[in-house]
Amino acid sequence: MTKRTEVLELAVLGLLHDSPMHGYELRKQLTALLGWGRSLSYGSLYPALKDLVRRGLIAESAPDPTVGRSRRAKIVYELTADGKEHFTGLISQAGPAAWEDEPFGVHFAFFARTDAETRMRILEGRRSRLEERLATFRASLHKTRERLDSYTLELQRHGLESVEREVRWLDELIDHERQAAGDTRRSPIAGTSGTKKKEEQPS
Amino acid sequence: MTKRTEVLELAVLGLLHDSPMHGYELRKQLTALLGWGRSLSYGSLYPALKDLVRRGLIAESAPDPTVGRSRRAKIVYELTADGKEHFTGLISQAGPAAWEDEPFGVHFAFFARTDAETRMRILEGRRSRLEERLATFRASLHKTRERLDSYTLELQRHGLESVEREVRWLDELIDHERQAAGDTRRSPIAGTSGTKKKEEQPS
DNA sequence: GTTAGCATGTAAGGAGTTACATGATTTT
DNA sequence: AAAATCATGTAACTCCTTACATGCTAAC
Repeated sequence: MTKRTEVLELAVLGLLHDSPMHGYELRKQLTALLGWGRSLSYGSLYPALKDLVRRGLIAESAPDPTVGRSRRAKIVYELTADGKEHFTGLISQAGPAAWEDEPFGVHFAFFARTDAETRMRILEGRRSRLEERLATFRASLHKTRERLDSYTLELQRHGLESVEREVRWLDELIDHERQAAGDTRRSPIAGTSGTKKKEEQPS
Repeated sequence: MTKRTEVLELAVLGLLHDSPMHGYELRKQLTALLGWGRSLSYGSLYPALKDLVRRGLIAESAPDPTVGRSRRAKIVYELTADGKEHFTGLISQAGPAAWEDEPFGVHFAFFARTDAETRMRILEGRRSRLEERLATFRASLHKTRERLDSYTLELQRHGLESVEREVRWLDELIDHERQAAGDTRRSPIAGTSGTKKKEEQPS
């Protein structure tokens, strides 16, 4: 369903929205953004960039032609007007594909550039997606509980707990969004930066 | 590094260790075991099974030839002696590849069939892997903190917290293993079921 | 009797990694 | 001056998903 490429595309466009970058730099940021584990290979990044250039969504540019006389190209990519438009479209259209793990992370990372409605749609969609997961999870656990050894059981317990935890996190975020919608003077997720100092206890 | 196939192989062998199964049933169990999100397609499961048969690690067998006169095959797979051996080898050899997310989950799920040493090695390896992740994570967060909007920051915070949480979980498991090693009368992870009621406080 | 779930497969294609190849720049 | 890191690329290959094709069996 969710092609990795689409996620990659969105992420690249989003990162370039902030500032022009080298492919190399882009890859580092991407690695940090996309999933906390795997990193993206050049073998898939550079072709993807070339494709975005071909489609006119980003543009290559030499940063300083007078200085860099090197034969070896050093390309800085920047977003074109079309690219900006495309990005805005992608991020606000966000369908069910955006509820999945990786796409959700990327969409969330660019929440600051979306409208409140889209944010709400994605947060609630993600929540329902997790709720589904919990349901099937619990059902299968219920059926097979007896046959499982303590390790498998512990693994399931931990997995279940992680998902439940994310649901609670989403609930908080949804609350913040709702408050922000009702009272526009408050910024969304005001708590995070506002209470940073006070809540430094390790929980 | 870690080919998905290897993980799949280990998981299939491990599941068949318990009881013979249809490919269909296998897929369901596998989906529950491997990652809490994606499910495995038949397009990759059946060829993988055929390959394991070819290598003599599992065997196909008709469950009841006299009754099922259907032309359509209904295959039950079971582990061969070679398969058992191979599985034991795979699970006890466990190198650094087993510290990664999916492989770790699968290895952990079959902990009951490993020796204490292997368990310890995997748990500690996983822990160090996560610790590395935390380090790079924190470093990049430190460098870019100022430029991040509240959403990105919140995402990072949540990601960081999840990893920290898993580290604490691992610490508990490691403790249990150590106790079990010192005092063999206690079963590993005895605490999970034993102290469930007492430790219900939300931390 | 027909829908839903059980059950097995294959062919085509896409997505991304690996491995390789090259060279510039900065740090030690 | 060597080592590390920055920087860009490509070709081969592997794995996996998608989409399709088939047929049984239980429930409604």
